[in-house]
Amino acid sequence: MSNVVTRFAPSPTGYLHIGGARTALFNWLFARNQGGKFLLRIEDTDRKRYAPEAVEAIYDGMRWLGIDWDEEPISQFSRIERHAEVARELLTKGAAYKCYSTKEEIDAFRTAARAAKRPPLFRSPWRNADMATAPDAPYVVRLKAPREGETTIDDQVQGSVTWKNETLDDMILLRSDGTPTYMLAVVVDDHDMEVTHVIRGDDHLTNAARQSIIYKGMGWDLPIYAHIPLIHGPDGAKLSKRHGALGVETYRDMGYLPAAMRNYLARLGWSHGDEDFFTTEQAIEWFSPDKIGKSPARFDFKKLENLSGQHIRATDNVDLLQEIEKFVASQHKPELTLRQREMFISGMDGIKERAKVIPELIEIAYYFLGERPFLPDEKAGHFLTTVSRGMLNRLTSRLRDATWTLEELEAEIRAFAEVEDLKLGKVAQPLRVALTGRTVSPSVFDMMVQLGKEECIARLEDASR
RNA sequence: GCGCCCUUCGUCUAUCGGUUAGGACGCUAGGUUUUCAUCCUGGAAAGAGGGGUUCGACUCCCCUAGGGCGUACCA
Repeated sequence: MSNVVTRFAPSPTGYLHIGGARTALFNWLFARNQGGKFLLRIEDTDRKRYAPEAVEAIYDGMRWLGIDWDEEPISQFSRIERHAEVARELLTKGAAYKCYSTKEEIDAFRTAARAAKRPPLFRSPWRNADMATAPDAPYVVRLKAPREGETTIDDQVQGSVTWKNETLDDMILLRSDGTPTYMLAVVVDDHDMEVTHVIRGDDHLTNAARQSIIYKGMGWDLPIYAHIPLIHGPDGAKLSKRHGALGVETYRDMGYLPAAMRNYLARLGWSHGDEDFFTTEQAIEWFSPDKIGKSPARFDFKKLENLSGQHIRATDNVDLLQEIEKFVASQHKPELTLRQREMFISGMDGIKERAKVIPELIEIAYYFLGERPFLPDEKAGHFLTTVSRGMLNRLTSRLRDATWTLEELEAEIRAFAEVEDLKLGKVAQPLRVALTGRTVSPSVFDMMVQLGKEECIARLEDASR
């Protein structure tokens, strides 16, 4: 096992959305590629926004996606003592200071700065103040960030990025109630968890620079950063709940295969030459952070759908049945009967190439999932005219004596069409309607063999009435 | 406002100074076919704009435009 450690650190404010899922996937792919560890940490230091059920939603989403993590997930909140300890150490080292400025003073400062067209970065008067003058009042702990020189981050995706230190502020490490902020907590936790590679959204790029100052203050080594571009909605704007930023469980409910989801998400921003369709094993084998692109990608349902169809076709029938059963369970529908499971296996070849998502698989399986009589729906009804009923009656009589194999059936029906002086389609389509009540289905010959003679004759008799 | 990042077909992308700029999705014209789908064949479709550097730029540099992110006692 290598010493590579990656992590996914969501904040439990809602479901696991698609951007987070991709971040988790990239971290996971890299860890698995390297034979390292992939850890989970819940960023729950902000108790005002903490929602326990959101943590479960995140676990569920990860599990559905098939992204497994090593070791017990860590609650950041449980580590606040350690965070405070580091803050105190920074204080004694002179890398941080106590700031007694009130919220009102800070607001006033910023408003004035804006009015004067100066950067609204707060410059605390306590940065170099004599602590003897400190009031007996609540204070926050601020980082004493350098104001001269520059800070450079070498990023695996973004390359070398530099900021002038004057554009970075003295961020708050410990709130006035003594709880740690995200900035402090991530650094301390990533360090203590021995995280070697931080792969996260590029909305954190500036944070990397600010956080590096904390690392420096503590004399710790920086992890290797890879800031990946965010995913945009179909219209190019920021992903919102309106379009695409749905929780992963929404995609599960739509019936996409997890394997297809992993494939699609991996391909969004990452590439391995021209490969578009691949298995998760291949993605793990091929994954490399330096092949992640720098520009944001848009979410495209059409492509996801196509990939899902390809994965359905490529999935072994027994495994596919399992996916169907998992889906059925997730939708709180009654589980499949033994007979239905058998029919799925025997009919899978005919239905899997006609579906792109699991609900379509179930829809196409209607011809064996449903029960007699299979009354024709509106479109199908047009094929059951007086003339075609007569034709079907003559066919039914012949079929009573037929040998029920694919070859015999096909020969029999083709011969019948010839006798009736009809094209095969003119016989097959009414036959399909009589058998299923619908205009669309797998091959009639395949269905007849699968359904068996007795059932087929019964359905034909139903239709003749 | 300031800082940082981004910009190849409609979309996802390949290309790492020299290619008829390739693939995939979607679209489209056909073919196979008992419906639908699958499958097969063909087609339209791209380097944001302007300057440089170079024998030669999609590729390197600068500017402009457009977009994104950040600028919290949120994460």
